Parts: sequence; C-alpha cells; structure tokens
Amino acid sequence: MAGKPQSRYDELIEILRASGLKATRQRKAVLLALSSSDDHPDANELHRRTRVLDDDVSLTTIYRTMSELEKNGVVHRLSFEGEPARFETADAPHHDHIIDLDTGHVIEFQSEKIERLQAEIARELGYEVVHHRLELYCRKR
Amino acid sequence: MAGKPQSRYDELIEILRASGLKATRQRKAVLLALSSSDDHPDANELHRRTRVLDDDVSLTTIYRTMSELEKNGVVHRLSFEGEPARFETADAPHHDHIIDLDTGHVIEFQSEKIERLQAEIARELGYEVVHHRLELYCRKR
DNA sequence: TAGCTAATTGCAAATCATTCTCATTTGCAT
DNA sequence: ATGCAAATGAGAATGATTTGCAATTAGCTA
Ligand SMILES: [Mn+2]
Ligand SMILES: [Mn+2]
Ligand SMILES: [Zn+2]
Ligand SMILES: [Zn+2]
Repeated sequence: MAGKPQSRYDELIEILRASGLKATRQRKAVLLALSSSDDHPDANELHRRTRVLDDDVSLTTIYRTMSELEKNGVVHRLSFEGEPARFETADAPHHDHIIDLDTGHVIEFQSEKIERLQAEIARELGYEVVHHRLELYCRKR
Repeated sequence: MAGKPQSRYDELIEILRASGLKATRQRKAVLLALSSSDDHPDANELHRRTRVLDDDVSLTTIYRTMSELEKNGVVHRLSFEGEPARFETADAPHHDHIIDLDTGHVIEFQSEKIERLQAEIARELGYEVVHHRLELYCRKR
C-alpha cells in the first residue's frame, strides 16, 4: 500500500501508475516537462523541453505518452486552427482560450455563464455535453 | 455592366467574379455542389458530389477553390476533432455546431447570448473577437 | 471573331503531423 | 534474481493538404 507521495517526483510516478502505465524514465521526463510548462507546447516543443531533463526520449514517445495520458484525462489536447496539436495538463480548473491572431499568444479564460448556456442548449436538443471546444480568435482593440 | 443574376448559374458566376476569381467550369461545379449541400462535406465527399455535375475536376482543385473562397468569406472551413476539414457555404446566418459522438451527426445551433458573452469576455481582456469556434461534443441523454 | 496573356488546372511529387511496425529493452510483480 | 508483458526508438507508412510545373483556358483587347 503506497502512502502519500513524498515529492514532486513521487507524485508523477503516482499519476502514471494511476493511469495504469508503467512509470518509465521517459514518461516521468515528459510529464515533468509538461507539468512545468505554463503555456501550451506542441509535440516538438515538448520534445525539446523533455530532452533538457532526459536527453534520450524520442518524439514518438512524446506522442504516445500524450495519447495515453489524454485517454486518462491527465492531459488535454488542444488543436488551434491550422497548427499542430498542443498539450496542457488537466489539473487546472476548466477554461477556454483566446488566441491573439497577431502575436499567436494564447490567453485563458473561464465563464461559468457560457458553460451553463452550452449545457442548456444541448439539453434542449436532447443532448448532454461530454466535452466542448471554445476558441476566440482575437485582435487587440 | 452586369445586371442582376438571372439564374442560379449566373449567381455562382457572380460570386466567383466578386471574389476576383475566373469563373471556370471547375469552380462553378464545385461551388454548385457545395451550395446544394445541406450538410458539411469534407474535400473527398465534395469531390464526389462535384464529379456528378462535372466529371473532370481534380481533388487539388477542390482544395484550391475552397481555400480561395474561404479567403473571400464565401465558405467556412470547419475542423472537428481528428477529422479532415469540412466545408460549408457562408451564406447562412452564423451558427455553431453540436457533434453527436455516437453517430457523428452534426447539428447547428445559434445562441445570441453566447455570442454576446464571448464579445464581452474578449473586450474585458482588451480584445475584439475576429472569429471563433464553438463545438459541443455530445451524447443523447 | 482572333489573338494574347495571366490565371487556372491536373498530375505527380513534396510536406507535415502523426501513427505504426518491429526488434530490442525494461519496469515491476513474483 | 527471473520472467514477461509493456514500452521504447528508429524508420517506414499514412493521410490530409500543398506545391511545382507544363499544358490549358477565361476573359480581355484589337
Ligand atoms: Mn489552457
Ligand atoms: Mn454549419
Ligand atoms: Zn469551456
Ligand atoms: Zn458562434
């Protein structure tokens, strides 16, 4: 019986185990790299960041790990217009994104009202929202 | 001086001309195929439908025409999770989409409230919404 | 109507992101 | 320490979309 995780490192191992995955050297590095990121890296960028921590992790493993963790709700896959997929850990509370069309910067926001309206609209049509995607492509005013 | 378009056919020609494009046999066929569709075909499906009208149009031209018309706001490109891009004419009033996760069916909806909230949120952050994307991935309840 | 020319087209090759194959390695339960 | 299913890296494969280029054509002008 495992006790409470004693360190960040043990925490990562626990997250992986909880997802039914072996806590490999590579996965620990990828997950540490992603959870240390406060932005939304794509696979290549995440690969670069992971290599800083452990230089022997392949891009293939980045993709595989993201897919596995996505299945288990540990990470979210974002796909903005015409760009390769980006990733973020799913530990922060739900939010949606504003994409600055000029700079490419991504800003997060939350709107309880919008969330409620979405559910309402779906319900009226006989549906229940499993998940959704809301992106605002904007320009500074 | 061109008068009012006399037929559906002339209408298409006019739309193309207004976009600064030559009204080629191929483009007329693609645009007719798309504007006759009441769903959201992807490039291959649109290619099939176009060939019914004119059997000599390449898939490349489908892609090129969609890109040109998208630039001119005549068509919208939709990209749902993990699927190839789909297209729709931009003549209908703005709406967003519900994707039935079980059947793949796409349902359209409009919510003036949500649209307003989006603009409001962006404004508060110093932005103005150029366009957005709202997709509800749902299941029947 | 004929001729001109830049725009357009089809085809094949190229790109790009992502996935798959498979031989080799490794985590971890016993 | 041992065994084996799971995981990994390298490279090939895939699928959607774009691009290069030589041949064709729309839409002027004369
Ligand atoms: Mn985010
Ligand atoms: Mn639609
Ligand atoms: Zn949301
Ligand atoms: Zn909308």
